[in-house]
Amino acid sequence: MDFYQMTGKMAVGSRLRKLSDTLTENATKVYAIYGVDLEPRWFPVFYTLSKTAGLGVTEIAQSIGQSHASVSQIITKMKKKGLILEVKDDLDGRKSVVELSSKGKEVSDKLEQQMLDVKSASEELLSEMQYDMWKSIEEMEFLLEQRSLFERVMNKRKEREVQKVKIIGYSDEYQQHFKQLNIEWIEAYFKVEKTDLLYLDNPKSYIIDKGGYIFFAEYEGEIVGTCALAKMNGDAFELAKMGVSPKAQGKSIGWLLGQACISKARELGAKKIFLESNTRLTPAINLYHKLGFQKVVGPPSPYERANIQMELTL
Amino acid sequence: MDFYQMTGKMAVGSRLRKLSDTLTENATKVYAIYGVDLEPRWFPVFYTLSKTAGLGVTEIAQSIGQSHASVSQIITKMKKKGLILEVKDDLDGRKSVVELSSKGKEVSDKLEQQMLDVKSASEELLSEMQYDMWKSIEEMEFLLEQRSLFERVMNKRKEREVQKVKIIGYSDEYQQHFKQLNIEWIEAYFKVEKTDLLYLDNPKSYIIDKGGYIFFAEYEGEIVGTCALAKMNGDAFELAKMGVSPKAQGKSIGWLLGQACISKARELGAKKIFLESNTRLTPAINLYHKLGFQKVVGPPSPYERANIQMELTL
DNA sequence: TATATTTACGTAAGTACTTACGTAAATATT
DNA sequence: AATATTTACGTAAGTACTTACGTAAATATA
Repeated sequence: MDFYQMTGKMAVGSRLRKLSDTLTENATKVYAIYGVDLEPRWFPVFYTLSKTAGLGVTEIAQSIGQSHASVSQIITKMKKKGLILEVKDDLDGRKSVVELSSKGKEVSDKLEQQMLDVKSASEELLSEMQYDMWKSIEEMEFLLEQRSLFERVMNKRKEREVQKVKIIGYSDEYQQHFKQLNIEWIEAYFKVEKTDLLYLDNPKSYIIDKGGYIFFAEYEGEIVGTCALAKMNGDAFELAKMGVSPKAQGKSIGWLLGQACISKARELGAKKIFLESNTRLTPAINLYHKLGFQKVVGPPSPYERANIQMELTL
Repeated sequence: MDFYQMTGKMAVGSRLRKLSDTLTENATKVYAIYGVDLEPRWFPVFYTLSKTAGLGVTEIAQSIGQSHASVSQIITKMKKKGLILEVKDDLDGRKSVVELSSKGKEVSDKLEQQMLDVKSASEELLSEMQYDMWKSIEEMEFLLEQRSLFERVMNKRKEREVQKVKIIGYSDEYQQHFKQLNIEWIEAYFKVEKTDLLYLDNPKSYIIDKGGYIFFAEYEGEIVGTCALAKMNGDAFELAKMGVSPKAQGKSIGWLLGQACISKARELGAKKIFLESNTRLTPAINLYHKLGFQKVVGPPSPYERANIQMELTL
């Protein structure tokens, strides 16, 4: 069984399964000894019925956390053994209400003893433990409810992906990417305006040379995102022309670009950063919000599509 | 799912299973996301092969703790997907050695990333826990190896059964039981001797009236065991005529009767207890040993079957 | 009141294992 | 060298669930 050693803690699931299998196996042996003519897998149904007589198939299924189909099959087999009586519900013609037969009740008494023994053996086992398994289970159930393993794995993936993203500054060779990445999203949602082309075709003269900055995100040797930080009058900057390639979504690239802009502005002693966007671009608005931007009402925009303005005070 | 609440700690097994199911389910979702064309249940085989190429079916099966049949089925399916190459072993015509194909190796690389994420997510989850699940698992595995749940349940059962046994003193109405219980085992192993009948037919005059005692074990309203403590000369007693009904075996009845005799002798200020038996009666000899009796060589016995003598110094 | 939806249940088929069995090759025993 | 046992593997069948589907009754909607 070196597999579990090889995979280490990755295999908590498998290891838990093995443990529970061992316990189940032992429980099966217990049944055999006590001479109770009851298959172990019938136990949940049987036990439920011994506590509450007159339940429907679906009710039992819900109570024990199995499908109604499974319960239906089990009940058929238990009826054959004469452990169970099935009555039609008077009120509801669909329902078949089920209860223990007198033979079933006899078995139930025998089982009571067995359960006491299993219970105290389990409790003893748990009490012998230095590391509290019961609380461990409870805690793990709680933690997984808060954030499932799936979510956790996804987070780890993101963390790893983010590591691979490099934020770099402007150089002329990237000008086409600057244009391309922005045209892509503008055309998808709106139409390209004159002002857009002015900036996209001449980033050097219209942004960089005027004291602004343009950042690019490189992922696996490819430019997959960009964002501009344009100098406004006074000690303010404008964050604009953020574009991330759809195939690179979900890697926090927008956030990384935004952060790059913000820290550059801070470094330059700016007091605030301004931006314009459109409320149709929900993910973008959410991102700006996460970056700390707040909605403001500013001067009229040169862009037709702009219907929201935001600001971040540094 | 009130079932698990109803059964309480008895259901550690089921609860562990549920937890491991949750984790497995999540792992399956992870596979889907990473776009690896590999069914989760193939993973152990796949992983093993990615670490060691050129293994036989049985070797893999042992390594991952499944049956060779299961591995054989999995390998057939993986071959169909082109993930695996099968070569006949030159040295051993029965063996079919298996390794990852080039496509399999590609998948393996993809998988490497996924495994890293799952691994660190699992480790993070475990590290967040106040109650150390990993150590809990290890500890429980260890404890169950020492003494399985089955053994523990059996012990509990015995404890409970012992509670139901009542040791009572002699009265004439029990005389027939005294005889019957002893005749039973004597006839099974040896033959009834004259001396036997002397005592069995007249316990009152030969044992009680001479300052001896006879104890009976009552279980569920029935007399299921007996044992005599006969007065010898001086301050010694003889333990004799111990008989336990076969259907009441395994309830420590012999031990309880022995203890009753010993404490009575002690109460009477006796210095030692003597007994005679036969080495063929292994369980009896073991019991005497457990009660503290040691082998001695005493005076010749009136019984033919006696081939061992034991003594307990009080 | 007619029609659609929901609910309760059973049956069939699928899944992912297992055990059981058969075959062929290798190894041990006589 | 002949025979018996062990080993490696595949296939079949069984198990204990599941999902999918169909039917009938109950309930909601038009």
